[in-house]
Amino acid sequence: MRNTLADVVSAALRVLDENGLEGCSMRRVAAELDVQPSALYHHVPNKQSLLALMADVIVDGVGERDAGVPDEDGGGHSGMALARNACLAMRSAMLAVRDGADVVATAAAFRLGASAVEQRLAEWVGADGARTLLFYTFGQAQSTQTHRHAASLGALIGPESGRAGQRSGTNGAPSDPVLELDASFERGLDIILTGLESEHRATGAPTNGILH
Amino acid sequence: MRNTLADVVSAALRVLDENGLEGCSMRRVAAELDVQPSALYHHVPNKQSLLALMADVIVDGVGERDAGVPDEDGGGHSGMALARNACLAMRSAMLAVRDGADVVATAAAFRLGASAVEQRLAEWVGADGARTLLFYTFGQAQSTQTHRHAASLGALIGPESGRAGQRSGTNGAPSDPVLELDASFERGLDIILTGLESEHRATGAPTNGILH
DNA sequence: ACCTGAACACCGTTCAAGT
DNA sequence: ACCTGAACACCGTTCAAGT
Repeated sequence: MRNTLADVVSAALRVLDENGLEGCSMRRVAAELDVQPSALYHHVPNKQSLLALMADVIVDGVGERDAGVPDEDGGGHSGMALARNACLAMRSAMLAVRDGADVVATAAAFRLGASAVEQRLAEWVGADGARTLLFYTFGQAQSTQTHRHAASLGALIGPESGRAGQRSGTNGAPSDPVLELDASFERGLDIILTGLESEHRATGAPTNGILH
Repeated sequence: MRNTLADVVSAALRVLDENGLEGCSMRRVAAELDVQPSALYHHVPNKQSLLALMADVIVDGVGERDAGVPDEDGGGHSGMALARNACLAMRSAMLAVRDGADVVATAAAFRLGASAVEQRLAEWVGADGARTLLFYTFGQAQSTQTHRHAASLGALIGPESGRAGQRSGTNGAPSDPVLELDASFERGLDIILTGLESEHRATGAPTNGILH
């Protein structure tokens, strides 16, 4: 027995992190395992399934308990606070590997409603709230990662590529778009959570609008 | 003069709509124009720029005035209502062409803050609100389109693929995931708009938290 | 069960050369 | 300005055959 499925998946994640999604070809994953490309098809039916397995590993454990984000106050967590932490953990997990957000978002779209994170979120903020939070988190992470990539390319050309006045400090907004994206994530999250809170208050019922 | 840039872009959009993003190769676009693949590189530096131009055409006009969504009441529109309409129009525009959401979302990530729709949205609901709405709209549309694609594949296998009890009607939720996705979009939108409204009320200032 | 070797039908992009 | 022809360095996937 030369390689197991887990070997293939972790090799693929290594290739992804080093070469990005575009450079993550079946042929390169095979090379990482010192194996012919066709050997991969013994473990996996096609590239898409491999990407789905990779997505599972990337978000593994997020939302199980509030992983990755420590308690801020010792008290009991409200559903909102739990959901907030889960989204922060989710974003961190996706950003931890190159193009992780793309991989996870694409895979998540396929089994909408069936993912572990979404179901946990739904318990806390209802089905609509869970989806809204997830879509926002995916989109924000994808955008952050796109800009990181662009920034790393720009760094090769030159640190200051022609932008006339580098405004910062006076208006309080960071000029670097990726820092701005990091900072704005929580603000957007809070907008959604605020909306869920007043919806909750208005109905008097749990945050799920359909069943009681 | 055989072909103009506009010819190339609209040929590419035709190929996209018929073959999807994966089937939208430079070689197929060239074939659509009865031209060699290399001829495209006279009009466009690479495939990515072509996709960006396609994205511009797909969302063209959205947010300029509240295009695509009619007035519901004759009265003046609040910023919230304008933003709501812009998001609905945006989603419709993306869903109108196969894999349109993917194409637009990827292109939009590159020039975050610079797109016409985002700037109009920012006037109405502030910079953070605009981003939150856009990320949600992109993610929701991508997911909808993924499920439509999956459904069209499933339809080839069989209309009723093994799900035991087709629950619907009693609990009010459609069992078809793509219908559910269509219906839930506005609910998520309203969650975000509600959050923006109470943020607005709380600060007393316009919805942009940074500059008044 | 796990892998090789060879093939098939594709890709994006470059570049000299034509008109 | 717009295009051809040919090439380069790749893809994902299949399949008979080996051990």
